[in-house]
This record gives sequence, structure tokens and C-alpha cells, in this order.
Amino acid sequence: MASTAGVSTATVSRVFSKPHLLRESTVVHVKEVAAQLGYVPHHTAQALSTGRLGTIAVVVPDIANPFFPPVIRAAQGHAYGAGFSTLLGDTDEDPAKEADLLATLEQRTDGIVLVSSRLPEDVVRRHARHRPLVLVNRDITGVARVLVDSAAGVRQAVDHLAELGHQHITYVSGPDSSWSNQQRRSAVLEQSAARGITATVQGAHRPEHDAGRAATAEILASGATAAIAFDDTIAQGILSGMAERGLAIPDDLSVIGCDDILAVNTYPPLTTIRSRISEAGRLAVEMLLQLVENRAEADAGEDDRMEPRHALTSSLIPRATTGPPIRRSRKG
Amino acid sequence: MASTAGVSTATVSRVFSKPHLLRESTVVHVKEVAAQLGYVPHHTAQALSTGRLGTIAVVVPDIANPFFPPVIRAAQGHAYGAGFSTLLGDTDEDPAKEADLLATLEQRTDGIVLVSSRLPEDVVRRHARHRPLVLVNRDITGVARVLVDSAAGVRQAVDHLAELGHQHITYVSGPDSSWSNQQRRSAVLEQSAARGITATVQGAHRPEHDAGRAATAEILASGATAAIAFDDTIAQGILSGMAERGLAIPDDLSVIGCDDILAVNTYPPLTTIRSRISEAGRLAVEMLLQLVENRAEADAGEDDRMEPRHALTSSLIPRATTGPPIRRSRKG
DNA sequence: CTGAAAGCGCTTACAG
DNA sequence: CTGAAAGCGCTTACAG
Repeated sequence: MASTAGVSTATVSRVFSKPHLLRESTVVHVKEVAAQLGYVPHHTAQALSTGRLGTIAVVVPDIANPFFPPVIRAAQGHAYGAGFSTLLGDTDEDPAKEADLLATLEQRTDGIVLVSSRLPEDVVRRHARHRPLVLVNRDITGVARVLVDSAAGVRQAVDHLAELGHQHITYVSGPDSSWSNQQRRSAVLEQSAARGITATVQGAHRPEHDAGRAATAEILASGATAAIAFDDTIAQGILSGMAERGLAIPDDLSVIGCDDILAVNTYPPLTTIRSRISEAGRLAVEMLLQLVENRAEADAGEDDRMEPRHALTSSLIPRATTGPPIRRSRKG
Repeated sequence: MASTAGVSTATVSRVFSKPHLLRESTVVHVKEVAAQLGYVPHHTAQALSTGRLGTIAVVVPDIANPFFPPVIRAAQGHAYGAGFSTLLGDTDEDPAKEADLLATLEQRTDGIVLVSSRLPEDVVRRHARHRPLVLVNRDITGVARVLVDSAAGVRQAVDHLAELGHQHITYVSGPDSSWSNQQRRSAVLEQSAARGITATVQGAHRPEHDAGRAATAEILASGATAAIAFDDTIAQGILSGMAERGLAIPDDLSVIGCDDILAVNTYPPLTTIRSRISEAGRLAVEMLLQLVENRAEADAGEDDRMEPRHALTSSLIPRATTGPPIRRSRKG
């Protein structure tokens, strides 16, 4: 390439990375020849030389869980726009696999977005000290993170139910190890106490339709007239559980989901708590690229510590699965 | 590393790539020192040297479309097992972006799995001639591909409806540019003709809940007593459209989806056509890695042309949204 | 504004 | 069984 353009390889390199250092005519000429020959700078060689891979990774517990695709999509889109490719990692909800993946990805990327990590805090912290890392949906001091703050939406949900006249509600929980689950459960409990209504907590645990459906019996037995589910999938399962028994929504039970991943794809349309999760993906990548740049500069200067923590707020989207506790006395 | 272990870099290299060429004791010793120092072979340098990136890409039209995550998941899992990382590309259903992505990914991967490509045949063919490429859900002669053959399942669906007594059914179509859509439509039309029942075709076009819901009016107007939808999302939209009108499933309309991505997450549980789509992801990667290996060998030998075409079969999963056309005369 | 030369960290014939 | 040396295709001080 350099030879057929009659210049040195250094010049070719500059044409593609620092054209402002060159005479305009040189740039034009070399680019012409390059176009002719279909020449493109060899990515791997560039990477080896500069130490910048132009690649990030997004690691999630389960791609097939509908919460994650929007996050991944936004992350990939933003990274692509900034000239970065995106590696995808699926930990299968397994901390060991997550650790493994992190080790592999570490040497193949400039930085990692770790979504809903199941790893111990100190492991994450250690990794973050060495390499650019941004957490999504995990709140670890000292590590850059963006949190989908569902607490605000959950409080609105409790208020909504209290105003409809519900006296006893139940929180149908998700995975115990999930930060979001802990946050949502606390918000339900605290806000219920504040409003002077009874709140109980029970399992579904697995964020799956079947788990929600199976939880229906316990919900009905509890005497609660409304359920706030850890996520939409569980909520939808409860809807099925009710339909199975010939019970009506919302008359026999008000149901509120979380995440708004099902949109209006249920019938009746599900009242839920919406948080801009794709915003979380975009923001996380933005922060990560910031860290990558800082690190590049820090090599030549001093390390500047920063601890960004972004919380994205949420809000209740009332649709058709909530109403007054009309048949609340069905058990009597 | 080499120096502290008292060997040459060549030996260190061999310890990690061709240990069988070395004395057992040398391997053990070098590995010990490596563990001590936390040394790991530099991936990018390896890649530059060998020309093997250890990376593949999976390109899909839309990560958020629930059809794709299982494919991606299986592909990533299988690639990971074989020591390959997976880059993810989202074309946003845009052929221009798809072409762009392909060009970028081409130099960053050993090969690409292209799912539901929207690109012209010759563009895909040209790419496949130069680099390992496997298509999923696109049938282009001369290019390795794995097809989710929904035709078999669709024929079963038509038979199922005919046996229930339906005389007029409608196919609610998906994206016109989709290979799957064409295949499914043809299968509905042909099998209906074979069974001597009437089949009409109408739009939903976009594979979205709302499009399905909006299609309900036309379905009812058509006089059809059963609908086979391009996919589960559209089918679910039809379910909502019917519920909205206070009409019953399956009495007022039998509905069959396709892809089984919703599993039993609807109520009533959706009769649908299942194809092992995650199997498609796994198989595609398997074929791709085969191509990558072949190409590596072909460099030193002769190119061996092969044209693998795998069709994964499908079958009807009867659940609760199909039944006899009880109120078929509702319009009279 | 441009080039010669060293270097990024491996791999791989070629010798021995 | 192991090492010296060239090479993978760039980038980047250093000269000029």
C-alpha cells in the first residue's frame, strides 16, 4: 500500500489516524490509492500498537430474560456510534461463570459493562481498580454505576393501591441475590408502613411466568387484595393463575408489575412501574468510554479518582390491572 | 516472564500453545512461574501473529425482538465453549446499517453468523466468498445456512384447523422482506388448497403486538374463523384485540402463533408452532467454526467448496387457543 | 510535512 | 527439546 502510493508506512498510518499532521494533498492522494486497493488499516495491528482495542463488553445474567435486551441494544448502539464493537457475555446467572467471563473479556476489551452482577462486592471492586468497569443495577461503593431506581415507582404503586382502598397488599419477590429485589421489597414495606396498610412478602423467587402462576395460591390465601410483583413476568404469571381459577382482574386482585417490558402485551394491559432501562445501557457505555479515556490519559499523568453513581428514576404506569378491592371478602 | 523462568520467549509461547513439543518438566516449571506472576498470553499479539482472532460475530435485526435472544444465547454459549468470544451487532432492521456492520465486523472476527439478513442475495454471496459466513433464516444458494423450517409446523396447523371443522382461515402476515414470512404464507396457502378450505392473506406486517391487535378488525370482517399469525407477538395482539371486543377465544376465533417464544405466558395458553431456534444458533456457530478451520487449512491446500444447508423442522404445539368454529356464524 | 527505525508481544520456520 | 531471529501490520518518538 505504502509503496504503490509512493509514501512511507508512517505516512499511511497518519492519513488514517492523524491526517491533520499531513499536507492536504498527501492525504487525498493516499486515500485515493487506498480506495483503489480496498485498503483498510489492519485493526489487530493497530490494537497491538496502541493498546486500544476499540471493543467493550456487556455482561448479563441471561440474554433471554426480557429485561436485558433493551439494555444490551442501547449499549451496543451507543458503543457502535463511538466506534466501539461490543462483545456479549451471558453468565447464565452463575457467579463462577461470571468471574470466568470477566477474566477472559478483560484482555479482549477496553472496558466492561457489568449488568446485574451476582459477584461478591470485593471481587467487583478489585476488578474495577485495574480496568474500566461500569455496573448496571448493582450498588457498590467506589465503583462507577448506573442504577435503575425502582423505589420511586414502587412508592407510587403503594400510594396508588392505598388510594384505591386496599388495606393489605403483598410483595411477590424475585431472586434474593438481586439488588433490585431488595430495593423493591424495602420500598413496598416502608411505604406501606407510612400509609398505615399491611404488607406481606412472599416468594416467587424465580422471575418466571410459572413461578408467578404458582405464587397465586399463596397470594389468595394471604388475604391480600393487591400484589406488587418483582417484575412483569411474575405479574403476568399471576394474571394467568387468576384466569385459571376463573377469577377477575382487577376485581378479585389488583396486580402491579415492574420494568414495563411487556408493554401493553397483556390483557388486561398491565399496570406496571416503568424505568428507562435502555437509558441505563446508553449511560453505562457513556461512563465506560469516559473511564477508558481517563485511563489513557492517566498513564501519562496522575490517576484521578471519581465515583460516578447515576440513579435513573421510575414511575407508575397505571393501566387496567388495578382497581378498588371490590370482592375483597371473597374468602369469607 | 521468559527471563524470570530462565527460558526463551519461544518456549513460553510453546508452553501455552503447543506444550506437547516440550519436555514435561519445562511445561510445569514455566506454568508455575506464570501462575506466580499472573502471566497470561497477550491475546492481541497472539491474534496478530496467527491471524486468528478467536472472535465471531452474531448479527441480528433487533435484539429486543424476542425471537433473537435465544438464538444469540445459544450461539454465544457454543462459541464460548469453543474458546471464541462473540461480538454482537444490531442492524436495527436497516440493510444499510447491516452492510456497514458487516464491513466493520469483517476485520474484527474470524467469521460471522448473520441472522435474518435483509441484504440482497448477491451482497451476501460476495461476502461469503471472502470470509466465513453462516446464515440463519435466509436461504441463499451457495452460502452455508441453517433454516428454521416452519413449513412443516404450518402444514400441521392447517390440518389441525381443518380437522376442527374450519372452512375459512386467514394468514396474518409479517414483514414482506422476511424469508420466514414468505415460507409460512406459502405453506398456509398450499396446505389449505390441499385440504380444500379457503385461505386468505392479510396484513399485520410489523411483528408487533399492536399490529396484531389492529389486524383483528380485518380478521373478523374477512369471515375467517381461524387465524394463523406470522409470529406469537402478532398472535398475542389478536388475543388482545378479541378480548377488547368481549369476544371469546377459541369460540369466536381460533388463533395460532409461530415461534413459541411466549411459551405458556398468555392466557389462554397460545397454540403455536415450535421450532428449536436456540438449536439454530448452536448449529450456526458449529458450522461457522468448521468454515473457519477449513479456511485455515485451505490456505496451505486447496479450497474445498461445500454448501451445507441445515433445515430444522418444526411442529404444532396445540394449547388452548384453538377449537371448533362454534360461533362461526356470528356475523349472520 | 515526511521518513527511518524501533517497538507492541506474540509465533514459527530454521538450526542445532 | 530449545533458542535466535524474522515477521505479523501497525504507531510513534526522533530527525530532518
